[in-house]
Amino acid sequence: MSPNLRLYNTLTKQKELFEPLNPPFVGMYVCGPTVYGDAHLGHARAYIVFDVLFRYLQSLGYRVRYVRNITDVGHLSDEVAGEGEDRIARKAKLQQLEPMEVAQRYTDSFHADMDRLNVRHPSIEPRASGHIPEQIALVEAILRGGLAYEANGSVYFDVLKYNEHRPYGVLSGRVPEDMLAGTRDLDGQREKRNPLDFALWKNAAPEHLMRWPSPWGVGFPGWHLECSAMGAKYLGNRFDIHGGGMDLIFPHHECEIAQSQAGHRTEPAKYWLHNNMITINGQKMGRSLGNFINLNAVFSGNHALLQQAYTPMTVRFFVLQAQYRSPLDFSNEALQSAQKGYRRLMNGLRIARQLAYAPDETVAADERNRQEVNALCEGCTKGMDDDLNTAVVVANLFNLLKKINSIHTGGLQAAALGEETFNRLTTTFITFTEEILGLREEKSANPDELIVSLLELYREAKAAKEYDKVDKIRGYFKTQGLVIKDMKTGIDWAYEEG
RNA sequence: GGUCCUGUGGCCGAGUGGCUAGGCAGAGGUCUGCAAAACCUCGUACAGCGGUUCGAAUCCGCUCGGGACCUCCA
Repeated sequence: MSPNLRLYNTLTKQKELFEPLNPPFVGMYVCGPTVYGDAHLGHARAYIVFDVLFRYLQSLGYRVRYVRNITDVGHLSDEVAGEGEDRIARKAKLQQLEPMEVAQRYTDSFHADMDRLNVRHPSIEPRASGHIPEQIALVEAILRGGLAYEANGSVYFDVLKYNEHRPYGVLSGRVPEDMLAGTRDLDGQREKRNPLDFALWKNAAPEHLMRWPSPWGVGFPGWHLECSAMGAKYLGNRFDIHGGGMDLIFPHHECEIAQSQAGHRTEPAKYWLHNNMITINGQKMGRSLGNFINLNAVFSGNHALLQQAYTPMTVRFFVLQAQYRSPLDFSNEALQSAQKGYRRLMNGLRIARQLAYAPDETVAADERNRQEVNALCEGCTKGMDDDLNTAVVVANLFNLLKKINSIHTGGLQAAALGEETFNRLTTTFITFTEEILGLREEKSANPDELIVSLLELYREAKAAKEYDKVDKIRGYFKTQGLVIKDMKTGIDWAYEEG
């Protein structure tokens, strides 16, 4: 376990040393997707970032329980229910899409996208719809504490009353009085005692499709409730890390803190982490703005803003080239450069795996390179420890890659580094690339054996100076997205970076 | 309007008081049948204007630009 991991805590607005409440255990909750649409680039960033945190904590030796929910109690409503005549036109129940059918479909596609992005499965992935009793119990607890009230079958959280004892707005830096000044009148506000109050339980209108019985009538849980209920159920009332996108800070996480405090008598999380948004042409990407790019569009290239398809690992690498709290702007140019960089790294991974240390008494020790390698290895850890600065990690990996390539092509002797440093070089490179950043090879269909035998033919043709044959083999490799590398030390192949 | 973030070389993107980030693109070189790959070298960037300081991209102020949240949102 690293005593040096520092994470930026939105609650305190500074980087803090990470000290789990109950080491070696770590409880981490991340707000999952609302499954009423396909996952887009923004989801990719959030879940890749927290996947890297999950991986890093594990690699440090912590026993992490990672909970990431599925929100499937959205506000799906039957659009035709309100229009009498159309309603009659419906013939059979089976012709209609069940709300759970919609949720299932998008849950499946979300999982498929995450798998392609090599995002590890969370330890528990609870669904809001499967935790209605827990949510009702939490509402009851808050009611008992006098910090909520019932109105027309709905239950609202009493923000001002809560604020008398505990400051509401600690996470987002808001003050209730200031917010009251700028509130607008939205429909459904009549029942609330105060515009800032938010729903814990909502009475279901007739056209609302998802509904459950409750002590207050038939309805559905409020928008923020599920996370409080499920986080507490699986991680305890107080746990280590709560994460999500920056856009969730207010109101979602702010309400969660208030609810949990009211219902569980403690602040839910010690560290609040928030990733920044992905922007397109400098503007936030979002469903409501209509400028979002779904992941399946990215992977297929089927979108007006995309000049080509980009592989899942290209996207992952693109995301990790930036620090998670910085905004990240999408562009074809940026993705294309990420694609090349990613492939370069993968070529290095293959080489690092096949390099073997060869002791050689005649090779003089190269102290300068040895020190450089050690500093670069430390740089990887330091980068991660400094609030998951994956951009710094990637920079260090590329510098390590130069050493690996130099050894591979004969410019640097492994023996000159000494066995210990050499092993550290290859191990660090492989571990950080694969295990921590979670980048893996996207293999082409070619069986490795075919490549090996073709390379043997290439070598023979070359020795015989049959250049027609040589060029032909090279041409074939190119059609497979591969290139042949001629080096003093031998012949090898690599992924074409272009 | 309120709260907050941000502006780095052709592009992306770290750094945040003095010491080469890195990737992509570009230039030159080594290697090579020609290439490719790889390696080496190169750009001397920090929105503008003031200020603090021996010294600022890095701190402070102002100006200009961009963005987020205040409503479901990763």
